[in-house]
Amino acid sequence: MAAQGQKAVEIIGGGAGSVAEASLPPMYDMIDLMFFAYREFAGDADQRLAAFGLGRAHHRVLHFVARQPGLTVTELLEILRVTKQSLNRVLKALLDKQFVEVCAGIEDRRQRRLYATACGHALALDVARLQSERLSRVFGMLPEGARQQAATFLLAMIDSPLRDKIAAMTGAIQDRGWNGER
Amino acid sequence: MAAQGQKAVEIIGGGAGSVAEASLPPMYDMIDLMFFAYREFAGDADQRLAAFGLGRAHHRVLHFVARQPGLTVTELLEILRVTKQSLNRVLKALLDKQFVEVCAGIEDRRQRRLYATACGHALALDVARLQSERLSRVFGMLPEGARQQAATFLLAMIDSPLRDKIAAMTGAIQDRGWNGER
DNA sequence: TGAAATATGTCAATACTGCTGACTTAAAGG
DNA sequence: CCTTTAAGTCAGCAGTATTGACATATTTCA
Repeated sequence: MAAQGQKAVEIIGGGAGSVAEASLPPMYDMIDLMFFAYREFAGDADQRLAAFGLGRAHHRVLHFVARQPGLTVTELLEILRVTKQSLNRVLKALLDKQFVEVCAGIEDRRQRRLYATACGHALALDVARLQSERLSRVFGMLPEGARQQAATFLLAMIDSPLRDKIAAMTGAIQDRGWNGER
Repeated sequence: MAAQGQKAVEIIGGGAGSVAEASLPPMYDMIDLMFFAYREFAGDADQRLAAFGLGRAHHRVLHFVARQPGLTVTELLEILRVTKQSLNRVLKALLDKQFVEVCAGIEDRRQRRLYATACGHALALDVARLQSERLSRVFGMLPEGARQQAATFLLAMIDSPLRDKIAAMTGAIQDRGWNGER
């Protein structure tokens, strides 16, 4: 990377357009809140998974395999947006510990379709419940409709066309609150 | 860690209480959305910072130093919840590249108070604007009040007493929409 | 049938971010 | 003077990610 080791003083003059352009004041409150809220949320899972020698990467794999049984490796790579080398290491650990199992594809036998085992489902569900408990506490102290509003906000944070895929997967877009409908 | 290397089959019988307990169905939609939304949001910053050879850890430090000039190292450690060894590596890089500078504390000269340089502020602002643009697009397509609702949701996701500190810092709790007030 | 494309796995090297433990320096404060 | 506190440093380790190169099995197509 060309800019490695570059000093600050060397770059303040260049590219003035992007930095000095007049624009809205940054939403510092939202930026801070996204950081802290996500850390708390993900921390719930980290804690539970660490008891099995599994990290955050293992959790993500287990979560999506449990959610979508029969997922292929390529599909999982697209969802997680990691390289197959990265995926393979964590997937191998999940196979070793028997939280995930594979089955050759029926139509295309090159594919290795992924399934959570009974234990894998149990663990994934356990973590999902822990995270859902936090969400329940949250929506319990918020007004009616807060869950739908939060889902709509989070979905809108995702760029298309990924948004459309996720909307289809989660069923999160429920024809209310979208596009200024009020 | 005692459970390291443990096989799934060895643990399905034990601890049945925590896994088998009857409870609400997990909010899979919210769990998925938190993952994807945060990845998109943080990805904006990653991309911009990578041009300067800086990673996500550097961004977090720069962000909070720019937000709270004169922050001490101890205060920063508490905000980020990392060890001083972890912090020191990224902080040293920011000092080397002259995005951050230090000044001995006036009252307590052991303290090294941290300040963003002009370049540091420019970079922090640049990234904050990029993230704010995403947020603007989001709130532009959502109904009136969506920003306040989102801030309230995110704040509620954080456990007390951290929540109270952050609420004070961001001013995010604006006496509306809290605790079923409707 | 044989070549190309695809799905997957693997080895090696590297980078970033986090951790623990042990030790040091400098300053504050009783 | 002695203890505590704020901060920095060195060494080692772990988890997660990357790129590049190569191997294997299978499908697809000319």
